[in-house]
Amino acid sequence: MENITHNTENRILEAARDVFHRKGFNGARMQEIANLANINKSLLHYYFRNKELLFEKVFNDTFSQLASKMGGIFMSEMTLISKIETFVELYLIFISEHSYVMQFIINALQDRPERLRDIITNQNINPELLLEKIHKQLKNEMGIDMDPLQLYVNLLALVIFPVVAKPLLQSIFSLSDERMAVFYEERKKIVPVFIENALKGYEKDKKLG
Amino acid sequence: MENITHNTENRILEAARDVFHRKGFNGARMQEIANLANINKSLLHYYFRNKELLFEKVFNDTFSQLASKMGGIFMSEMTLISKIETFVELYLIFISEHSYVMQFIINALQDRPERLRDIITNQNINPELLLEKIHKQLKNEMGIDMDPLQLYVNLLALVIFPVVAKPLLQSIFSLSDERMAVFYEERKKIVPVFIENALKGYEKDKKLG
DNA sequence: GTCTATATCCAGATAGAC
DNA sequence: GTCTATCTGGATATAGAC
Repeated sequence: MENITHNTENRILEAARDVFHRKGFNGARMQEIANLANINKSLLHYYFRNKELLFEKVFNDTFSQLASKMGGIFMSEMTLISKIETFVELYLIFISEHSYVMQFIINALQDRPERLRDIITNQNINPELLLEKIHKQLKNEMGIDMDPLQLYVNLLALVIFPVVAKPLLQSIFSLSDERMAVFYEERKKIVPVFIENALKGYEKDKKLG
Repeated sequence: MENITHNTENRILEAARDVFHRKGFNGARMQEIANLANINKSLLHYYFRNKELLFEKVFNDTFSQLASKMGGIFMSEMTLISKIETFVELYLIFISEHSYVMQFIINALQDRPERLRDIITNQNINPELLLEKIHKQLKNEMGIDMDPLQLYVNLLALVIFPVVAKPLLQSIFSLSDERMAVFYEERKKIVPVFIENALKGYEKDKKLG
């Protein structure tokens, strides 16, 4: 029986993912990918033609995986509060194992925003539908009429930023690795409460859209 | 009288700042910087020896400028609530004119976290003192005993992330440039209220650190 | 499919005239 | 200080044997 769809190809993809995630397109070296995959450099071209195509493959795979993980929770049938709690918990676990992923995607899109256009339609995720769902739940479960995009972005911000900006925060405030670990662990509790409290406040003064 | 401390040197620095901010160290080309500054490529080396040193100069200047802008507000004598409102307002204006700055710094530090170590001590900003001040104000003005780092990071996250992730958000949710402009304008109102509400919630259940 | 050897290109850096 | 011309190294990519 074959190994999981062509062993060499997969070794290359894993190595490429690792290197591209950490160094981005411009920082990555084909030689480093080859070394990591324990294969000859020219095999990279045999399987993926050139660096750009290899990068695209990695980007598409990475984004798809992330999108289903991040969108999936909000398309389920929990209460909004539960979704938020679940999201924070799962994301903080995921990101501790893949700390470079978000920055990789953000950088890749800053260079070429058009990278996403094709991919999204191919996903089973529908961003507009997701916002609609949040909007309805805000209204029905909490009596809040708020732009769901603002809420969703706030949630993403509170979860993603502290991870992406880790080196920045750690340098500025002279935080040890242990202190950072505690900091992230605390956030699993703090962030959901922070958001819930913020939302409860909106129930009273509904003037804000 | 001389122009502002050597005209050519300054033209180079402005051009370098622009290119490095948009493309990062690896993506930037010395030729592009020279073109933008309207000077010969070899002058870059005459003034700054090599690419690495030119980058360092740009990084240090950029960070110092940003640090004083971001830290200064919180060292002033306003109420905490006023500081938060002022910070959001000023930052969102600043960043709309320098949209690449934060990502530039984050990326530069991801590649080499040690870049900051020397700089910070040279600044008149004291991060520990800043946290202390926030901590005291939380307690005195709002009766909250909360980790000030968590609050400060939340604030940074809510302001910085939506700008850094602009291409991501715009692609995923198919948002026009006009829609994005409205979105950011709205945040000037929404973010301070969001944070204030979240804090008010903490006043009641103080169990969280 | 996998390797070695090589072509090609291009960016950073230097030499040296003016 | 500023320019032209050039060196050099390194990275992607290809040719071709096995």
